[in-house]
Amino acid sequence: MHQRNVIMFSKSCEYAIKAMIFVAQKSSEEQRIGVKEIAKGTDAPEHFIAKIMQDLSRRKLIHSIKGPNGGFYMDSHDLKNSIADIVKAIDGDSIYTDCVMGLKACSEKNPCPVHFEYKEIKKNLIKMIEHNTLAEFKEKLESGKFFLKNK
Amino acid sequence: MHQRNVIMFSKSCEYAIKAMIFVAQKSSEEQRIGVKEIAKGTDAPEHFIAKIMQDLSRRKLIHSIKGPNGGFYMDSHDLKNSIADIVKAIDGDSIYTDCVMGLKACSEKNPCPVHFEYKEIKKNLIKMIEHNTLAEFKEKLESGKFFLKNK
DNA sequence: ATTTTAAAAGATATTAAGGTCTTAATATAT
DNA sequence: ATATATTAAGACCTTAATATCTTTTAAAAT
Repeated sequence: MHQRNVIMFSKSCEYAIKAMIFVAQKSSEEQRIGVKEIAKGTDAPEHFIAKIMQDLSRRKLIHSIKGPNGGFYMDSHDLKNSIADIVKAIDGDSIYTDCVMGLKACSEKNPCPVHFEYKEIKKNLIKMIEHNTLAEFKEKLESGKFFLKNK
Repeated sequence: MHQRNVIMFSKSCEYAIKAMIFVAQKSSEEQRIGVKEIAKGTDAPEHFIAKIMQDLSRRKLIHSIKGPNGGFYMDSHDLKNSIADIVKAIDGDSIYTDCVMGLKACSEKNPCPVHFEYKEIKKNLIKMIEHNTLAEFKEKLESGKFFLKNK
C-alpha cells in the first residue's frame, strides 16, 4: 500500500488554493502579505510556498511587489478567479480531460467501464471548483463558518 | 505545472483495477491467466503488474497457483469484490477519509471551505466504486459496450 | 525424483513530486 | 545614492512512486 494518495489536487495545488484564499482575505492594494506570513497562515513550508506564489504571479492570478513593504496582494479583478483557475494554473487541466481509470483512449464512443457514471461526478466536481470564487470565500470566511488552518 | 496529476487513483491502483477486470473476464478455476497476458491485456509493464498482482493475492482479492499452467484466477467469491475493495487494498482508504483540500483538521465541525459541497460528490464517488463489482463488469464487458485497452 | 513453469520475494534503478537553500533582481525608504 | 527588504529565479536535495531485474519458492507434469 502506498503512503499517500493524491486525491484531486497535487500538494502544490492544495497549498496554492489555501494561499490564494488566505491572501484574498487579508490583502489589499496597500496591505500586502509576505511569503512568511502566507507560509504560517497555511501551514506550508516557506520556501516551497514561495515557489508556488511565483507560479501564481507569473500566471497573473495574483499581484506582487518587491522590496520593503512588498508582498502579494489581489485587486478586485484577481478576486474574481475561481478555484478552477488556480487548479488549471498549477495542475493543468487533467481534471477536465482525464479518464478516471487513466485510459487515454477513453471517450464517449470508446468508454471505460465507469465512464458514464464518472461523467456525472466529474460534472459536479467541475461545478464545485468553478463556482467558488475567491471573492465568495472572502465572504464565507469572514462569517467564521469555515476554516483553513490545519492545527 | 506538473507532468502528471493523479486524479482519484494511483497508477498502481489503475493497473490493479484493470488487471482485476481483465482476470475476472478471462479466468476460471481451470483457466488461469499469467502475468504476461495480464500485462498485455492492460497495457501495463510486466514486472510492475507482477508486483501488484502479488499485493492483490496477499490481500486475498485473487487466487494464484505457481508452476506449469499456473497463474491467477478468481472464484465466485472473488468476483463479488468491488472496485472499492481493490482501491482500499492498493491505495488505502484515503478516498474515504481525506479532505479534498488536504486539511487534517477538516471535519463537520471544523469544515474547510468546500467541505459540504465535496461531501455530496464524495458520496457519489464512493457509491460508484462500491456498487460496481467485478461480476457486474464481467457482464458489461461481455456485451461489448465497454473497453479496457488503451491503444 | 526431476524438470519445468510460473508466482513470490527481494534488490536495485529511474522518475516525478515535494522541499530547501543560495543568489539575483528590484522596489522602497532613508 | 545607499541600504534594506522582499520577491524572482535557479540550483540542489530528499522522498515516494513507478519500473525493472534477479533470485527463490512451489506447484505440476513428466
